[in-house]
Amino acid sequence: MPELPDVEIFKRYVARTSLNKRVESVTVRNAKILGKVSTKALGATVKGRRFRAVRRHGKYLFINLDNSKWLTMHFGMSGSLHYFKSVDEAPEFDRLIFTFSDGYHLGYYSVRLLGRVDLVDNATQFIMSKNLGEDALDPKLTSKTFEELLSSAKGTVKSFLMDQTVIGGIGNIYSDEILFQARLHPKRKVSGLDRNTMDRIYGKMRGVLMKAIECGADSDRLPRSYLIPHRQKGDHCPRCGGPITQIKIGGRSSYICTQCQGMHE
DNA sequence: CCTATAGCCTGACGGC
DNA sequence: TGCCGTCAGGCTATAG
Repeated sequence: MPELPDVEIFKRYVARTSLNKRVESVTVRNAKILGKVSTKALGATVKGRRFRAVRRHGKYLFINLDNSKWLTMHFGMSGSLHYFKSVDEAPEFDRLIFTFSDGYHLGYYSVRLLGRVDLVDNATQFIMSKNLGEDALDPKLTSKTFEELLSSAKGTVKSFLMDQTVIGGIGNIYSDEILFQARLHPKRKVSGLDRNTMDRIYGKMRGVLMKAIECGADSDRLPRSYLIPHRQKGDHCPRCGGPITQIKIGGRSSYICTQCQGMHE
């Protein structure tokens, strides 16, 4: 689930539950979810420290410790966070558990082990080193900047929206939603888009992501007019009633309404 | 340099 | 019921 809206909800969750708490211990149940940092080094650096601040950039979550180091979290395809009182409540797939001095815990959940937790000196430097683009909801990403990015890009609109080195935070699900609302076929090439269309994509991008956050990144709470609640074979377009069809782009599934989303505007 | 494709992992689900 | 193939909201390394 973790695209920008989901990670934003995780960020608020950490802020609400775990901020300013002192870490008593760190339990690594499966070291595969660790990046460069070792279990030992993680424990040594985090133990005794407090969670001072939490930030998000694209699909990454950053937790600032009171020794100025940063925890980085990426959730892969199946990650989330859980806060709980008794360790008996820890879900089976919580691969990493922080225990705070008040006895509560924060668990990093990752069924498929595709997510990563790491430790870095500087979050901004980390973002630079990963070559991540501007966060999709950052005010610095204006419609003008967006147009410039779009104008210098190649390939399809879908790959443009999902390219984390161009814009951070949009994945397979939300790119489908944005293109559905902008009435564009995901295989539409970015070259030759007129200014109106570019602005429409930009507006839908912001609108969809903000709405999703407002709904707690819970697909059940999204408006019925959204594609996401209908994103399955055999379902119907909430706008025109036409069939929702699945197509493959670069090995991944895209869901579209062929009646609403033509190749040409 | 770039775009396109396997590979990483495990669990859920549908078809036989 | 049980097995097997396929698929799942992502990223990275590697091939061409």
